[in-house]
Amino acid sequence: MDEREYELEYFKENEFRRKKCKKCSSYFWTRQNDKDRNTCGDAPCETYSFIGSPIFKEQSLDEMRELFLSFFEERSHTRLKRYPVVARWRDDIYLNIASIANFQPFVTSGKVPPPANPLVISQPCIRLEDLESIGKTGRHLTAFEMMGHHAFNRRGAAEKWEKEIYWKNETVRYCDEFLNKLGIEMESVTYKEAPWVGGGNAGPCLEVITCGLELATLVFMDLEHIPRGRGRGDAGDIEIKGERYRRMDTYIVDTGYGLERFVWASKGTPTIYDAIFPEVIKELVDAAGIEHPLEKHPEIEAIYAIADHTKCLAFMLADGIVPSNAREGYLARLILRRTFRMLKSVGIERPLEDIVLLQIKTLENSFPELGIYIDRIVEIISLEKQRYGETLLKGERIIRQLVKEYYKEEREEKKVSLEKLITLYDTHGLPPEFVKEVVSEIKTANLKAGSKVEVEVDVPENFYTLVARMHSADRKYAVGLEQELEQELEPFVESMEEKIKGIPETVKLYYEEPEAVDFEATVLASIDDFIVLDRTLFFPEGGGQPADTGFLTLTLVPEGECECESESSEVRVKEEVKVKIADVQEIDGVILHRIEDGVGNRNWNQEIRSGTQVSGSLNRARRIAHKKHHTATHIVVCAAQKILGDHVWQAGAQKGEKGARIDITHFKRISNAERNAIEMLANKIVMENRDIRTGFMDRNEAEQKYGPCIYQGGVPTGKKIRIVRIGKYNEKDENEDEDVQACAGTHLSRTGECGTIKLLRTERIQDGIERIEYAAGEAAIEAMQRQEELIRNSAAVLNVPSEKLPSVVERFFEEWKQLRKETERLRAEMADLELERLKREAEEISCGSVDVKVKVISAVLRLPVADTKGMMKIASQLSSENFLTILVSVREGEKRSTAVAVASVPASLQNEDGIGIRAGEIIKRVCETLGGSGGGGAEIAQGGGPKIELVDKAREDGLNYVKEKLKGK
RNA sequence: GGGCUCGUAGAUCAGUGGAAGAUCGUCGCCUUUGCGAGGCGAAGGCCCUGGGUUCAAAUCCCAGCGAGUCCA
Repeated sequence: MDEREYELEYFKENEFRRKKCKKCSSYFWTRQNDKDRNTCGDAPCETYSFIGSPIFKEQSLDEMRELFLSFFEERSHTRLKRYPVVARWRDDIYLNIASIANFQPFVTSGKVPPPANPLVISQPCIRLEDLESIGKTGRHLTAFEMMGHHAFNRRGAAEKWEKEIYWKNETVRYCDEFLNKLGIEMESVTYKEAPWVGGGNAGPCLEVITCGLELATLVFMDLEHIPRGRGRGDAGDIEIKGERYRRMDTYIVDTGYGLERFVWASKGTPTIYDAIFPEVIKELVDAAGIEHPLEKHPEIEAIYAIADHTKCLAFMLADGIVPSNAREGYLARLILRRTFRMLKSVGIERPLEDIVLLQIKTLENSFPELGIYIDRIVEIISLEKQRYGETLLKGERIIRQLVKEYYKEEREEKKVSLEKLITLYDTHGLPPEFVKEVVSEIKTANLKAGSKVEVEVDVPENFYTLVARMHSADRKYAVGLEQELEQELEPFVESMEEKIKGIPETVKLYYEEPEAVDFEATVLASIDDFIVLDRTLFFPEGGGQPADTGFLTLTLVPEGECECESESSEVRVKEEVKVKIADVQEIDGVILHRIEDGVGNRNWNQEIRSGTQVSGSLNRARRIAHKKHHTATHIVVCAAQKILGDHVWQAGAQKGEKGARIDITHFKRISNAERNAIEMLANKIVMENRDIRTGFMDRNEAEQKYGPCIYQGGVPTGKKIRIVRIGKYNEKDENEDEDVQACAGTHLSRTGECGTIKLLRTERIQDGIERIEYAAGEAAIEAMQRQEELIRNSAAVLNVPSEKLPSVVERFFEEWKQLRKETERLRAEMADLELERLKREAEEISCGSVDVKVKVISAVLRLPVADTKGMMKIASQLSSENFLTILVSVREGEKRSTAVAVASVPASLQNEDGIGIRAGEIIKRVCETLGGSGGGGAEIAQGGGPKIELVDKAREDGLNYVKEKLKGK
């Protein structure tokens, strides 16, 4: 990055010098002259010198935060409330990792104006990258607050908010002033140059350092990432860390002041943990029964980590993350399980819930919202504890099973292979430490019992890195697929974006006239098989609502013909052409109507010129069904939130004509009772026939008024957003609404128009996410009729009234089981009878040289004895009575019948030294004739084939084989 | 979003294409004054569902349903 980026007026005015660090070679700015300073001041180039000697007046978290926020408030910044720690508005990250993350990508790119400008916020963030270091290094945290003041500037200012707020000089001045106000020795402060990259943006950056501690980062974000393979290599492109960036139209001050670091510096405690949650640590230390900090216990590292993790969990769970095996839920579970393990390792009996609640108590002053969800947090944690217990119990059994095999082999020394350890962790969630523990338990038990076998578990230091490496192979594959998809989809959008440039945004008649189905419009453009109109009723696909379909009737005027009457001999008259619209898409506000393929033989779009008059009509039934299902979606989500809790968040939705579905976050399966309650409440909302009001609203105003929960279905772009409100019953205050959503879809005007809402089924699509399928209006009635018919048809089969179905079906099933057993018993009896008959038919065959006579039975059996199982039984019985047996029969199947054969040889004849006849060999010969094959052991074998007409020959062939074999002996 | 496991008796699980098993629990009988323990015996299975391959499928393949787990 260009070094001129850092040559600030402010540095010059205040006689800063730019120097190169002797140790890390980075450039930095300092007030001191060459003699006094030659390192950048950051760790590890310099050690922490504030520990034991605080660098300014002691501050608590709450005090420090207030100092910062009010400092900037006094300097005309607007103070903002915190955003959630789960970044639901982002598709590239799960957790909120920085205050600027709140404004990426739409505010930073300029598509959405900032909520205030300039602004100041203290944003709780969660970063799990250095999970292993938590508690050990004394400075790493998973949950921290990033205090930041932000200014959003725009080149070529057009609107009021777009004039330059301030840029680098002011930012550094504010920082200097603030540090000075705190009473920090300004000579000790250095500003280190460090290019910054994150969240698709980049820019020059100054790290603010004192006494070895980086207190803040001042980022001047003015670059955006150019995705690979996109864009043309402009000369202005800048390369950072192998990725290409270009200048944005906006340039943004993004600062991050580490709240906890300031507090730490003000206290000078040995670790950051001692500075920020001393109360929690004291409780934990007491609970573990160790002394702190007088005695250096290794357990203290775990205690620090527990203190950190419980704060992290308090925010995660209060903000509605549901522990799960996927996405952000997995991260919550990861932290939960780590914490459970650490509690156990330091011998703290106190339940985790208690400690999280303790954290909430100390946080509640500044974050009162955490207190609201205590009940849910306790329930989730205890559920998770139970689930983890089950996983470990199951894991213990798996390990025992594994170890047993090691003992079976009875070697003296054994090691559980690394491969095995990875499998245990990857597939069953068993950490190698746990495996080691269980194995050593078994070992001591066995040693006591006198075993000499040693099973060892060696856990490599880099175990988790190895697991990550193993997965990175999959990731490459996944990334490859993603790129492939992008390559498939993006060119369409991109090329369209190019082609529609200059076309004005389409007027959305479907908002202005929600009931209308017919309209008149003028063609603005025809691109490939798409038509663009000046205005339209056709709703484009979006927000889970499919596009409208219908017809456009175009009045085509032949080329060359002018308004006046032509006198040309080849007068062509105006022609009306009706085309079917199969799909509707919106790109940058322009609505594209796709004409269905194969309408006639003509290439319509070439004849459709701009200015062509059009009348359009929608498929009305489809539109109405979509409206019903879309409104029903809002109602069902609202009902689910009321019944299940505020943590319920929409994780996806799809509407159709015949039904719709939503995916919602919830920490356990939806019970039948809950499902019924949701259904009942949804229908109550319908029956109360409430008002539904839709309209555009300033986005910041809407956010302030209704909060982030309006973004259940995703975050739209634009300064104005469309808000859909479902009113309260018995509404006194006009402003109070039951449910408010940012939503671009088409809606009913009253809930009553929905008709019935019928929940059809719930499905767990992944841990922590439940899918609810339902139908509204006519579709609901149809669904119920289908279900009724199912029952009616089933009842008709049994010839009973439908209310008797459960008991009758149960009885039939019981009877069927009894009959099955009875049949088996009878077959066994018949086999016994058949046995006696067969014995009488035995023939004796003499061997060639050996003086032995062999009793041989060969027979073709008839049903019902002739199933494989029965024949096996007979054959095995005969063989134990020293008969060599060959049995053949026909098994009749539904589609086709096959011949089956069984052979058995008494043990005395199998001996290789003696006669040496194997049942498997006999059966192969028999089944060859039957056109199939077979197999089995020396004593007994079975097989078969399709040639049922040859059963007698097959028996003879088998018998002849035996005769020959015996003759040879 | 992707990967890897698993689904068999009431419970925990064996069973790698040729006759559905073990252990615990349940029930009955014997032993005991009774309990415990022991001995003998019995009951208990749509091998998750539906397709396919095969002479033959709990077993192999595909799809679905249900569960567990790791990673982004």
